[in-house]
Amino acid sequence: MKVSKEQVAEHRTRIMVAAARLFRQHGFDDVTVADVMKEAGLTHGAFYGHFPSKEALIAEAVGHVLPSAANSPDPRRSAADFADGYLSVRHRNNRATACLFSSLGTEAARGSADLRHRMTQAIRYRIDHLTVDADGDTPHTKRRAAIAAWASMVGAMVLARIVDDEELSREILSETRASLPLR
Amino acid sequence: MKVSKEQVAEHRTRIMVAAARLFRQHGFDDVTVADVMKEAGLTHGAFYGHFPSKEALIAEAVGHVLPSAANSPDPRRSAADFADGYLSVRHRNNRATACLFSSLGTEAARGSADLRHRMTQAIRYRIDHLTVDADGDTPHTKRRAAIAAWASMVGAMVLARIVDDEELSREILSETRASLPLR
DNA sequence: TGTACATCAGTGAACGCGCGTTCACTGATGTAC
DNA sequence: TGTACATCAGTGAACGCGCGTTCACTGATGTAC
Repeated sequence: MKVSKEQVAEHRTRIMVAAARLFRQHGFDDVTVADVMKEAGLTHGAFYGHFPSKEALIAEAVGHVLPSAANSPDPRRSAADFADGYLSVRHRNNRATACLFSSLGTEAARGSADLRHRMTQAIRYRIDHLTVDADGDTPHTKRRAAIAAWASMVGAMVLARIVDDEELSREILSETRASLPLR
Repeated sequence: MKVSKEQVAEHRTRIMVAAARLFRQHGFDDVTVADVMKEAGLTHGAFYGHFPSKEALIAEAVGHVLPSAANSPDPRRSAADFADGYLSVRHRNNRATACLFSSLGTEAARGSADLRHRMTQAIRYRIDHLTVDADGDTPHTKRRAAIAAWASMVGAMVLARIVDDEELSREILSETRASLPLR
């Protein structure tokens, strides 16, 4: 049955949100188009009315939840607060809503040009955001500290999620937090 | 045809080496059992004489090339030398022989218990290795610096491989290198 | 404002392909005498 | 040392399943009069 234009737009958003959740939990390859449509409350046949392919959905779904100037819960949030949340056990455990870089980073590096381009923009946004509160006397040293801090956060979360020893996993998060060159 | 015992052992090793190369280049899911066996110079049917499943191969192939006390090119290599190589453009580009954490880390976090356990041991090995040359006055602060350095390296390589702008990618590597708390 | 019809988003069966896995067969290895 | 036979690693065809994708159909929407 046909649905209203508002419904179509809402369905499209629901598909992207469902996809972004499932991809972060299970990876791009282990989530099927049918899984995404079921999570969105639709049947798989309707998918191709919204997106030309699964690959296109990956780029759009990721783009939809990636941080940007237009899509930020609180742009003036301090780098220290951001780091506290990022390197928390809560973030480590909540994969469905986690940071895309630490949940899908190594797969994204092999993804489409469109996906990588969107993620590059988000990396620039995050570096600029962290630079404001980064340690350093000059713009150059502040930017350097922001890059190092962002790399540490992403790497620490990747490692903390691999580790099968709760104590070591928490140690990686807390010791990385304590070392961050942020004010 | 039957082959000698030495041949069987060599074939098994060839399968693991081929798998470790292909997995790092394309990811676990985009490499088929037939791809691995072809790369190893055999036909796919022989695979199940060596490994019970693809999942078992993933754990064994990764374990075979993971760093450990028994499997290290030079255990006394300085942390600074290690970091120079790790954060190089060469390492970023040579995915087939790259570090497993930065090439497969986010997929490995969703992998089998066996895979995660082997990777955890390698993380311990690397932290201990870096601790020797890490900044700090006490064993605790040295270990903290080693963890932060290792997290930075892994995260920087993940980000540098996603980024589609060569200049930003190199900046992430070089600025992270300049920030590492290593002697 | 009310009615008739064209539009088109969603449904669910179906298609075709590629994957992990199995298996009957082959023929070189290696052991028993 | 030489011979006969049992073993078993490798081959390649085949299986069954699940995936991405397509399509004929349905029926609510929304437009033309």
